Amino acid sequence: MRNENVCIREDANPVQISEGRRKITVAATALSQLSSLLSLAGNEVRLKILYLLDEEKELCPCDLSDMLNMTIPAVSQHLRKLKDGGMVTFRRSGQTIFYSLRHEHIKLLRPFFKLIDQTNLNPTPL
Amino acid sequence: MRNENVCIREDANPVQISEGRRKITVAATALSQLSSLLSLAGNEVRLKILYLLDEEKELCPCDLSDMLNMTIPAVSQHLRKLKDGGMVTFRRSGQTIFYSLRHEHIKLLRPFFKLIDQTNLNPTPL
DNA sequence: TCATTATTTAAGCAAATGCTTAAATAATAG
DNA sequence: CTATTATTTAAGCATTTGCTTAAATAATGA
Repeated sequence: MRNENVCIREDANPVQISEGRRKITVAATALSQLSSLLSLAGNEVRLKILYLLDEEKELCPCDLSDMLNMTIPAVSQHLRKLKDGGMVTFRRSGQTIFYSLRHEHIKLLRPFFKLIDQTNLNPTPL
Repeated sequence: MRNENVCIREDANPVQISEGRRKITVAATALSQLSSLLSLAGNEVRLKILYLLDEEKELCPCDLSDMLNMTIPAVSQHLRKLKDGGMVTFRRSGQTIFYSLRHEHIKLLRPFFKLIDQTNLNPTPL
């Protein structure tokens, strides 16, 4: 990519550049993990699932599909991603599987849930 | 989709189902806005940009491209998304354009930046 | 054991995403 | 005005995402 598309600004601060590089190098792992978490929660359907699980404590794919008005496989595939990402866990009861939040892995999302509830009382924020 | 792929569980709680439906209906706007925000920040490159802007106060596409080791257009396109999403703003100084965070639109991300900094001191959390 | 119910898995596909390259805009310096 | 520099825009393309449908697993009850 050199030369084309890379500007060497006359007044760029080389110290600032290498500082920036260092910072994201140091934070690389955290940034990668965080972006995974955020992109998981960044899907509207999955955010709804997380919100509903927070509200209802535990739910099965079947009930979620009714609440969200989606097919079961669609819901199931989202639940798998959430499970793989460590955000939810499940227990089996007969043929039904109840999913619930892994609160210790989700504490970062709490402010979001809180905001949603506020917003319900007091529309049009953000 | 009826019948195939939709289960009417014998022991489903109809009240819970309609409660769930109501909750996401009421929270629809907030959920939609939040998921946009999260999916914006859920891209690793954009999260790095946000983090760098938080650390350095303001940066131009050129310097960001050096720090991130990416082409300028790639960076520019991410910046546009962040701008469209209301997360960053900019000022012009000659031919250089400096981007910075719109802190009031980003306060929800502050815990994440904080976590990144903690993590730098104290590896392998989440 | 067999039929039914709940869930997952897998293949197929359309839409969205994010990069690349090349061509426009914009602003400055000579 | 012209050349140069910083940035944006746009087209092309490969990858990812998220749904659908159909087929597999799993557990229960007759």
